[in-house]
Parts: sequence; structure tokens; C-alpha cells
Amino acid sequence: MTARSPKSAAKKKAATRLSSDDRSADILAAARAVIAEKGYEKTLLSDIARRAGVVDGTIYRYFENKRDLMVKVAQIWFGEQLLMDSHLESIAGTQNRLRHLAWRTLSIIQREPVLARFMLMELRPDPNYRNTPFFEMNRRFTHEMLQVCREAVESGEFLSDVSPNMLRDMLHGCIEHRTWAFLRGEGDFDVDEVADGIARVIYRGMAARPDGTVGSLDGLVRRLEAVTAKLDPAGANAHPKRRG
Amino acid sequence: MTARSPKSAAKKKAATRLSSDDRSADILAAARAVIAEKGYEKTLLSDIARRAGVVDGTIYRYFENKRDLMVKVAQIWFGEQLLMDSHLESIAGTQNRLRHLAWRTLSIIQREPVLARFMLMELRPDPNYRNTPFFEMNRRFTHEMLQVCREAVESGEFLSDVSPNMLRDMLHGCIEHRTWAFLRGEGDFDVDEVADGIARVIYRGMAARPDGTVGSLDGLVRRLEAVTAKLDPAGANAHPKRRG
DNA sequence: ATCTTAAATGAATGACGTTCATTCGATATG
DNA sequence: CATATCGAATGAACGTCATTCATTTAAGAT
Repeated sequence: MTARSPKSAAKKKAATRLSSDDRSADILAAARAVIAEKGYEKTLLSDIARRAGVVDGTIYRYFENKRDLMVKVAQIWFGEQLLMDSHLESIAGTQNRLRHLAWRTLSIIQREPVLARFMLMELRPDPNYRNTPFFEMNRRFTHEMLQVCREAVESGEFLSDVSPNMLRDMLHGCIEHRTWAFLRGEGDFDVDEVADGIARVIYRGMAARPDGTVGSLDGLVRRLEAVTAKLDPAGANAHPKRRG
Repeated sequence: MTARSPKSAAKKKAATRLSSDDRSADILAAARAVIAEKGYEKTLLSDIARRAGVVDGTIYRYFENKRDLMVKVAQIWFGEQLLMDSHLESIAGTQNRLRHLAWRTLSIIQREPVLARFMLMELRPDPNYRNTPFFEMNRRFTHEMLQVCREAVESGEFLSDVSPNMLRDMLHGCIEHRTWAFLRGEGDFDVDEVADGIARVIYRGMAARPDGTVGSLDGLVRRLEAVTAKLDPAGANAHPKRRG
């Protein structure tokens, strides 16, 4: 029914043959450049194609669809950011480690707001979330977060009455909320302050104490016990530490 | 150039004239029903129109565009949820209040997952965020959160070394993270447990104590003071409560 | 009965992503 | 050098939708 033959075979330009790698890389680079300029939503496939020096259809030889291309762009882009990170291992102290985990993500966001917007707002609601760079980031960072918390619980530094997953959600969630506000241009985005605040609240909120309460009570408790012992050496009227 | 005249004037159905309110309400109801069935992404304007018993173009008399219609649907839907909430005022104790704030949002999400997905994933990245029901929710809940925190700081129950805005971000962010996982069908969604965990960490993380440490020390401190007073009625060796 | 006005219509349009029959060019083969 | 082969590249056509707008219709006013 439809004749789809391009009869006018004006030979435009002699399509220079390249290896697949080169073409694919060209397209990825072009896509990244266009996204950086216009944001995901306004980025047309034809923009990318033009910039890559190919024709629309060619993109579909290398990528399944637009989203697939976009996800791959984000993966590369985000991967570069991870390389700049310092190592968690070199940092001592639970609270400092928590602070670093928050700081790292916040730094990436501050350094690459376009990438952050791209991943957070445009790529995140992927039906196939597990293929998303956002998921990858979460997976990676979550692993370390859980490690830090688990160690703290095992050493008795942290109480174990709140799931480490919850702490992870608090840390990442808080960062995300601040990021949204940042991307919207609301308020400031003080990386150090935010990282410090999150780490401080979580650390204090989880810090275990000998008497089962929270805080640095060692001194108080010792003094109370000493005084109590003096008052009542037999221990008859002592508060019921252990009965029977 | 183009003749846009529908020459065949088959008078289908005598378009019954309704008041604007009714039509608008019909369309809103139809939209909500279709969204509930198919989700935002798969909802076509023509679906809504058909269900509302109008024709596509009619929708544009009552709503600016598809997104505008969607946002209004979400506003109504979400507004209903707020009505079911119990009052924060009736709840005593800072930690209980925090728990309630978390619990309230989590309950809505659990009760109306389609609404949650709709607001969180599909409507949230609105260029005009401030018109979004998500923004409205945040504004409303944030107000109360800040109120609770401010009171706690003023009464000396909370330390003031972390911005209340950060606590808000932690609370809402944590909820959001759990919601994403819930909507993705990962893990369980125990409203009480999550609300309790968040409130507990934040409360402990912020609780101010007389000695500058953290924890529920009132009892201990009182006992220590009583005992100390007995030992040294003159107060000579009492810990430096007030000197000079 | 006729005029006026706003609601309703639905075919046309435009914007995009995606497809696919066809063409092109490099390499292998005789 | 001529020819066959095969994958890469092409770009016009297509399908899906949101959106527009010239035209029609119904209800109230005169």
C-alpha cells in the first residue's frame, strides 16, 4: 500500500564507515552535550543525531530507544564522578564516616547539578528501575552505609533497636530532599553543613550507652553509684538493679 | 487551505447542556477513575473524555492542559486523605508528635498507593513545582514539623545545633525512600515500625541534656541531686550548678 | 420566532519517537 | 578488475498523542 522508496537518490555525503565503538561513542557524547544544554525533556533524538553527525534511525542500531541511550549516558557521567571520591577506609570514627558518606553524594550533586537533575528527576521513575544509574548509586552507597552501621552495632557503639536500612533511608532521603530544593533554586546548599547535620543526628540517635539510655553518661552513672554506695553500703535501698 | 468543516452533520447526541461545575466534576471524576486503573503514563486524554461522556476538545474548556487536569485530580484526592487525619494537637510529647507526623504520611501512602505513585513519580517533577499537590503536602506537613521542633528547642528539650529544616528533610526524605521501595514492591512497609524508627532516631539525636550530653537523664539527675543534697546539705561539694 | 452567546464538537495539526525497505561501502572471492 | 556479500547507514513514512480551532448546537434573552 505504501511505497516507501526514496526515489530521489541524491547521494548527500559518503557515509564514512566507522567501527561500532566510534559511532556509539559519538552518539553518547552528542547526547551528553545536548542534555547538558537543554535537559532531558527538551532533548530530541534528532538533536542528538544531528550533533553526532548521523541520521535519526542510526541511533536505533546502537541503542534500544531513547531512554536506553539516556541511561547509558548517565551511567558514564556518574561513573566519572565516582572516580573522584576519596576512600571511606581512610576515615576513622563512625560519625566521621557517616559524614563522609553524606558529603560524597552532596559533593557530586553540587559539582554536577545537571547530572543530578537528570538522574533524580528524569531518569529515576524508570519502569525498570534496577537498570538505572540511580539504582546503581544507591546500591553502592547503601552497601557502605550498612557496613558502617553494622560495625558500630557489633562493637556496641550503636544501639540495635533501629534497622540500619532506616538509617540509610534517612541519610539518602535527607540528601535527596535537599537536592530537590537545590535544583529548584531554593535556599542554599552548604555541603559541609548538611553532611555534618545528618551525621550528627544519626550518630547521636544511635549511640548506645551502658545503662540502656542514650548519651555520654558514664561519668554521671559512676558518680551516682559511688554516692549511693556510700549512703547505703549494704545496698538494701539501692534502686532495683537486679532483684532476687 | 484546509477545509475543516465537518460536512456530514449527523446529529449524534443532543449535547445536554450542563453547568460548568458539573462538567468539570465529571471530567475530574473520569480522570481519577482512569488514572486509578491505568496510571498516569498510560492515561490518554481520549480515555478520560470517553469516560466523562465528552469529546477530547471539551476538556480544554475546563483545564489548561493534561497536566493541569492531573494536578487538580491529585489535589482533590489528596485533600480527602488529609480529612481522615487525627489532630496533632491531641498528641503529647515531642517524640510522640514526631512519630505521628511520620505515621500520618505513611498511612496515606499505604492506604492509597496509586495516589502515592501518582504524586511522587509522575507529578513531582513539575516545572512549576509550587502548584503541585506534592508541594502543598510538603508545605503543610513541614509547617507542623517545624513547629514541633521549634517548641522542643525553645523548651530546652532539643539541642539547637542542627537546623529544624534538616530534621524535616530527614523525616520526609526517609518516608520518601521507603515509599519508592514500597511502590516498587521491594520489602515490606510496616507503617508503625518505620514511623517509630524515624521518630526515635531524630528524637534521641536532638535531645538536649543538662550536662550537654544526650539521653533521658531527668530521673538520674534528680536522684543524683537528691542523694548529693543528703550527703552534703550545705551544698559545698555539690556539682557546680551555679557558682559565684 | 429570532437573536445572542457560550458550550461542545471532532477533524485537523504538530511534535516526537520509532520503524524499515532501500542504499551504500568495505571487504572477500574469482 | 569484476562481482558477490553483508552489515552499516539512510531518511521518508508511520503511529501515537496532546492540542487547536472553525463550525455547530443548545439555552436563555428580546
